[in-house]
Amino acid sequence: MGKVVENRVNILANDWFLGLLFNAISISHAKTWTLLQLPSKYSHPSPATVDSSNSGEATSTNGGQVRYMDTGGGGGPEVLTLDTSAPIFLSSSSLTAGAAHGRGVLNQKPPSTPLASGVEMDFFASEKEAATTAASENHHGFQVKKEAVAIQTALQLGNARSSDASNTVDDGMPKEDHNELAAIRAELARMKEENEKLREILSKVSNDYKALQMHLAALMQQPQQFAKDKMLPRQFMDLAPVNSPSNSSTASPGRSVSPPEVGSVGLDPGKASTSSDQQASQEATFRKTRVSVRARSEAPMIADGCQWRKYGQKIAKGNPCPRAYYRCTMAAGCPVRKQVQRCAEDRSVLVTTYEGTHNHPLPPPAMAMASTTSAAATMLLSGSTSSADGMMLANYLLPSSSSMAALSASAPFPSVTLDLTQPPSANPLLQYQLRPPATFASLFGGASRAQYHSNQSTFSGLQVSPETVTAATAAITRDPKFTAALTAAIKSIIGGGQEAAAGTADRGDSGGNDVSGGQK
DNA sequence: CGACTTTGACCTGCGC
DNA sequence: GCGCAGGTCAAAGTCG
Repeated sequence: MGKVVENRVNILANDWFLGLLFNAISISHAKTWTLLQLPSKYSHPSPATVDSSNSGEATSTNGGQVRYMDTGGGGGPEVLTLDTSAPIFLSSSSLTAGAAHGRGVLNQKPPSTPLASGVEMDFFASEKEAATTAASENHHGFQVKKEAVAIQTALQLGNARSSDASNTVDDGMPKEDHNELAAIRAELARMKEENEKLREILSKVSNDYKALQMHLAALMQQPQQFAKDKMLPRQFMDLAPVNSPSNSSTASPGRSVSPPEVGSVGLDPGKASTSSDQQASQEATFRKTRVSVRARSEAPMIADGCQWRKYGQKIAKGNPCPRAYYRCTMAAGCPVRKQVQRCAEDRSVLVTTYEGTHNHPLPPPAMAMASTTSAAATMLLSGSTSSADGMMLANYLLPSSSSMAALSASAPFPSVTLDLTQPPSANPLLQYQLRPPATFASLFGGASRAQYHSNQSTFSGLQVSPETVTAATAAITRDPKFTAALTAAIKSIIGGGQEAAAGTADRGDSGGNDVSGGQK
């Protein structure tokens, strides 16, 4: 691994928005990011101890920064630094206002480009260098970065000039500079105000999170009652917490499972009321739910953070592309299996189908998608209930049609398909829905392991432009339902286990099949 | 030499 | 009962 190339990027954002930023960056870059460092206030393990083999070297500690290293792409590793230590915050509306409503700092030209440039030369050469590097290399493809530097420069200029003005009041500063300074201060005040709003949102979501946590703790003490109340077949309980004894059976579905009546699995409200259907629902306990993920990828297998061993391959009828069978090897006896097959109609589309529940903790990267697919699977059955969670997930996963996520009533097993091949712009919320767990796990202290890989392969084929990401972020942050959606996402995390996500994980690593436990 | 992949054989369920 | 298809097993081959 070559020398570490550090393109220092100062993005002044609060912790909350850092998550969105990183989300967007991860998606748009289609890179594998390893978390090197969290702000010290999160009290996570030393990043220097994590993934040193990949990162090559650990970066120095800095309490106000979140640092990631790209370890997946070609060329030298790249360090992404998100700075939370600065007192000036970019608010969500500022950052995304261009897509949201046509205004805002980062989508405007810097308040005074010549002025900012001059100051960069004088006081912020490093930032300018960073911006220049980014612009010249066009490496990140994330325009916010460069502009953020400019804004930071401009704002810091305002502060600098402000303090400087105390010594040289009205002596020689050009009038236009005064005007610009006033504009900058006004913008700063507005940003602070927006930041306050964000803090309020964060506070509310945090409270919701705590409430859900407490609720879950209570429910976990009465699992049977929980399943009954929520009208969730037990198999979907299995999709949430790990180490569930109910899913210990690893018998192949084709052998041990009777033909399911998928249509009865909570998809029709009218059917869920009779006792016979409830009985059918209980029988569904023993069925296996499948979550399929369709994504464009040239790789033979999408990366989902888990380790897999191939145990078979078949040519399935109706598709000349072979179907590969994998089982999870992260822990002995893990029943999770997945099938990978290219779509017959479009061979650039990789269809990955997950089945079963992990019986072991998952790393944060796997947790992210595990909770997403788990939520999707939960949605599959909760769609018939009045569960706000289920409806919410349905709204966000199935915003307008079944093109993005489809429930299958014809498949031999209850299944839900997340179609990641659709244009993300059609549903920016879905795009977000697919990634929040890792973000919030990281930012809210859930990342007990200081390692994070973005879902490289899964999203590499999504053709997500930075503009789309920005628009998605804008939609998310200004959406009044965002908190509710976030609650659902967080709940899916909770449901997926605090220390280990459960259910399915649609992140495989083609190079990760390196776990012992062979068949010999 | 251990771990992993490949691949043909085998098992099971299901429809006719 | 038979054939088909999906899924799994396990010996052989490959790789580092």
